[in-house]
Amino acid sequence: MKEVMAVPWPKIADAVVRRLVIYLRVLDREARAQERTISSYQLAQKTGVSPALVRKDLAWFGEFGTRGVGYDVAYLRDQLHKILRLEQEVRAVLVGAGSLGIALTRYNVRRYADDPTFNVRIVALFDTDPGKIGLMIDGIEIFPLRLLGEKVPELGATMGIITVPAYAAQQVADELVKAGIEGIVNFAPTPIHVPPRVALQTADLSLEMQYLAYIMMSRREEREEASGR
Amino acid sequence: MKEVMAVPWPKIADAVVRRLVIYLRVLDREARAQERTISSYQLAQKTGVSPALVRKDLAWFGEFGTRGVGYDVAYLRDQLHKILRLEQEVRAVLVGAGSLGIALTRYNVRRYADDPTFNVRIVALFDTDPGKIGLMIDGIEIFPLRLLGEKVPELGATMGIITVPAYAAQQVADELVKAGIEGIVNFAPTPIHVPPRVALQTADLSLEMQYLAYIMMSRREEREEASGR
DNA sequence: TAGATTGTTAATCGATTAACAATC
DNA sequence: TAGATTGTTAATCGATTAACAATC
Repeated sequence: MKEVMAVPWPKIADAVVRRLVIYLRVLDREARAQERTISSYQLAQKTGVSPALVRKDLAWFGEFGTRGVGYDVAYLRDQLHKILRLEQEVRAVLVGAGSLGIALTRYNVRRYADDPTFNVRIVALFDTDPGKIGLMIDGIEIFPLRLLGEKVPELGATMGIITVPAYAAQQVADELVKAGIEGIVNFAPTPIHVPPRVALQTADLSLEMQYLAYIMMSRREEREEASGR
Repeated sequence: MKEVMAVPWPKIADAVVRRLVIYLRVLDREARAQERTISSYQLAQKTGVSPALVRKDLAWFGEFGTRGVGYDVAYLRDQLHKILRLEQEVRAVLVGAGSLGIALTRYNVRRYADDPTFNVRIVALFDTDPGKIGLMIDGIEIFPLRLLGEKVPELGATMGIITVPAYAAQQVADELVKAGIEGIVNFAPTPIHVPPRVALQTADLSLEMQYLAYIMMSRREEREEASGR
């Protein structure tokens, strides 16, 4: 008989969690398309990972599949939903109502309404520009930054999203931490420091582009090597 | 005597390249602040990686430092600039002039003008909405999507940026590939498939948020375990 | 039953860290 | 010289792949 564990699921590697989110999206789409079962090969093909890795990722949490058949789409979707705690809404405040901040907000409002696998909800925006205070973006109000410490607990926000210029990012991060935020997504193109109890995720859009540019350049050189000389 | 290599630098792991970009940004900032030298410890601290890894990453390309002293800030900056091929501008077209596309364009125009370590330049936008055609975003024109195949070679664009809704992403990717694009950044929240000769980078903003939400949730549970029971 | 596909183990691969001799 | 810090090697760690027995 297996020992009853204190923690419902094992602590899972970062990379695995990211893939689970991607699997779930595909499963959700397949379920809408009335698909009943899906094999690790099909799921792998649709998500761009290997079949063996799909099976290994899923096996961390139990035996979800049927040998010779595959995985039941709806069942696996529901299980991943549970594993990823998607029934729990996570409320976020966004600091920096510039064009990126507003774009993210618009996107978030639509996404939260449309996609049952998406559980992050932006509930307030903050900015220092007096001209922006009080404006509504798709129903979400822009508050002055000085109200951050008061609004965060009032709204029950636990996530902070930083979309201010690089020079202001660290200061905003400090204020989010002071306000009691548990996790931060940083869209500013600069590393920020937060205490270890605060989870930090960097989403540096320009980094992705520069990185891709580098890969393109080195591939081009390879091709030139191969053909030219 | 060492053999002269056909390729100027070794082929370098993905993760290393990403860190080099981050080192470079810090070095650029330090150089502006008149810093002369920087140790692997300092560079590590400012970028959030370990000192040993900083040294190992840099050692791939030669001996840039001085034992007992550290790295010359300006020299290392210039070397990384060369390694990352930043003297070469990479021109990009962006498809999907919605709020995210417009935000990225604004951001890109400013960044390209201000930051000498940034070499990706958006040169045209594309959309299918007739109401948007002909509009200018910070000096960049919005063209109808059907002109993509003609404009890409005309403008010398080699990178494509996808900011359309998920359902349209694959079709847009196909058209970018047909137009001769060498690399794609996909901001749509769905995996896309491209031929192996095309470099692909996924920048799924909602994935970052969901992933952070998961981490926050599991940490919270850990804390509750630790204290509560 | 035969064919298909999972769950799982062992092998491989790659990336990071630790340690330290070299040397400024 | 003594102290500091690099460049580099070996050890460790972790993640992915390959392979296959289990089993539907």
